[in-house]
Amino acid sequence: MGRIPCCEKDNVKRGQWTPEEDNKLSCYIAQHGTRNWRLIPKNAGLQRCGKSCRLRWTNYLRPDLKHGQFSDSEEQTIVKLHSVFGNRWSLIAAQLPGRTDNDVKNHWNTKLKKKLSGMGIDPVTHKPFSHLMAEIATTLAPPQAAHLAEAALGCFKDEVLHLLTKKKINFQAQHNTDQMGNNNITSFMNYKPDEKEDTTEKITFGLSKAMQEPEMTSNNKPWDCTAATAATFEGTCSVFPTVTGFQFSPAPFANEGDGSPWSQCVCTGSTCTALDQQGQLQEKLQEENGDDSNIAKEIRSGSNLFNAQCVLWDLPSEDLINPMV
DNA sequence: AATCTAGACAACCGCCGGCAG
DNA sequence: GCTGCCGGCGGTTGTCTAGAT
Repeated sequence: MGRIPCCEKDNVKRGQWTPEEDNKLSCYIAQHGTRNWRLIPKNAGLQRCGKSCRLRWTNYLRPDLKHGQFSDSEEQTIVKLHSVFGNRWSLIAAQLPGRTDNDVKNHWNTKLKKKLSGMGIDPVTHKPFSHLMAEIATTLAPPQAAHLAEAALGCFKDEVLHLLTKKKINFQAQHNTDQMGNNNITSFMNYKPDEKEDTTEKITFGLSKAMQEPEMTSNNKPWDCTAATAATFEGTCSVFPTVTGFQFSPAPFANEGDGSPWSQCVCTGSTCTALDQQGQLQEKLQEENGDDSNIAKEIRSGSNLFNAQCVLWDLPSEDLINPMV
């Protein structure tokens, strides 16, 4: 048995709100508050669904909302929190006064996701693309790895192609290990527009090459931020594991060198440790308390984790608007 | 000047959890 | 404990606009 719809769709207006409707809704809420959204449109004289009214109010009309552009620090906060919470937009928005989950979500989807992709960072895992490819290569036997890498390439293809064909890339090789040009990653990075047609082949080739590399030790896994490697990794992003020492420069974006948060690499050592430690913490607690311990459950639900991650992210918990305890 | 395209943002949809009866 | 309602949430779609062709 399905749920009763929240309103009769036939008698309900949809689409963009007019200033008159906004005015009616604002006036009604100012007088009566926001109890029972179902009754609000009826009482306010609006031919709208209660849900639509609630959305309009929370996303647009609320007096405490900010409507301007996101600042650098807001973007930085979103990226950091997203790496911890994923697409929990309401949680992220709760830390940004005046911003709604819809704002944050839209901003992420239209700007930040591309920004990160353009920087060679997977916006889902917040790890360099190279990290993901290398993980595939080092954890699976070659036949499976090749197939999985191809699948992964498919996932990232649009982002990578967009990056290669639309954005200027400013990768700088710090250590070119092979002056004869045998470093396929180097040639990949030195991509020129007229090579567009074989871009995909180059990416595939780069992946194959990555998978042929000998198994990595912690010393040549730049993203492995455990212990000693963490410090060296912070501040720079190694774009491909096979070319440790490549320094990523977020040059395609306007803020390079201007001292803004984006002029620093987003993927700091803490980026990696946050996720790694989350897993380690969970494992440890599960060992000590059993999988169903309350603490383990809380960690899974993200409550205690939040404060832990704030430390990892250099976000003082007292600075948070809504610390979740 | 007309058309196309991509980006930005507003709005909708369906699912889920909490809660009261 | 069960059921139905409500509000919240995240994903997706629609619409508008500015810039490119």
